[in-house]
Amino acid sequence: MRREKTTKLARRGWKVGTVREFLGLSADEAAYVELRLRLANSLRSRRQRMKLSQAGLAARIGSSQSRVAKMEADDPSVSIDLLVRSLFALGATSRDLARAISHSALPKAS
Amino acid sequence: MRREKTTKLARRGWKVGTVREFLGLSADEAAYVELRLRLANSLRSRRQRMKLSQAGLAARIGSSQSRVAKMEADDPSVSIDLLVRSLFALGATSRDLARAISHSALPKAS
DNA sequence: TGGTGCCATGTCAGAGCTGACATATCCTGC
DNA sequence: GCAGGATATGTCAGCTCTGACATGGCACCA
Repeated sequence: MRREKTTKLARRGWKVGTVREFLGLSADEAAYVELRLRLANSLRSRRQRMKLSQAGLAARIGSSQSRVAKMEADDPSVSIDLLVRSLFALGATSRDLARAISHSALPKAS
Repeated sequence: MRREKTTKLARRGWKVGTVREFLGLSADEAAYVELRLRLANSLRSRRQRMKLSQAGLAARIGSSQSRVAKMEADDPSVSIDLLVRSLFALGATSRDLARAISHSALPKAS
């Protein structure tokens, strides 16, 4: 489960991980990062549909605006646990999650 | 996101959480625990189908037998992150996860 | 009776995550 | 220009999760 030593400069984060992506990321690693991305995107769109600000959502889930921003930006310091709990807190159902995870296209990068 | 102060005796875990279930667990909390359960069950059945021992799976994902046991037992000390990564490591796809999450019935308790 | 493989449970040091705070960047309306 | 709201990014103390280890239970076979 490689937590990536990320050299001496030790900035914790993907950085290195995503570069890896170009150099070949194992199938399961790729699936994992993609899953995260989908949850993150799902969270943002759900929040926007509900016309909540990040601060609003934060209050709702007992967190802070900055953490919400990080969630939506798929910051490596955010766990799937938090993403999932936030989605549920916004009223998503298991089905919604399943949908987000399996088909929901990634918002066409670039 | 209530991390449950769980009184002074401080044993970390559901214990208190699951009792809560009977006394009313908010919808999102319920969805969360059920999701975990489904992933845990999914992991166990997938491992067994592959005829791997817990130790075998552990080796495969760079963890230990005890942690695998805890994952399958849905021990509160394991994160969804770990469950998901393990499932992917066993070759599950996003679709598989989605299926496990949404319909896959809980193995009929009791 | 002992041996072997498999699983469960407890504990812990160290790694990782979290909320909070500070600060910065963009818009939009004035 | 500039105030105000929303979002982004960095940092950190404290709490959570993790792999590893130890140990106990259970079934099976010799």
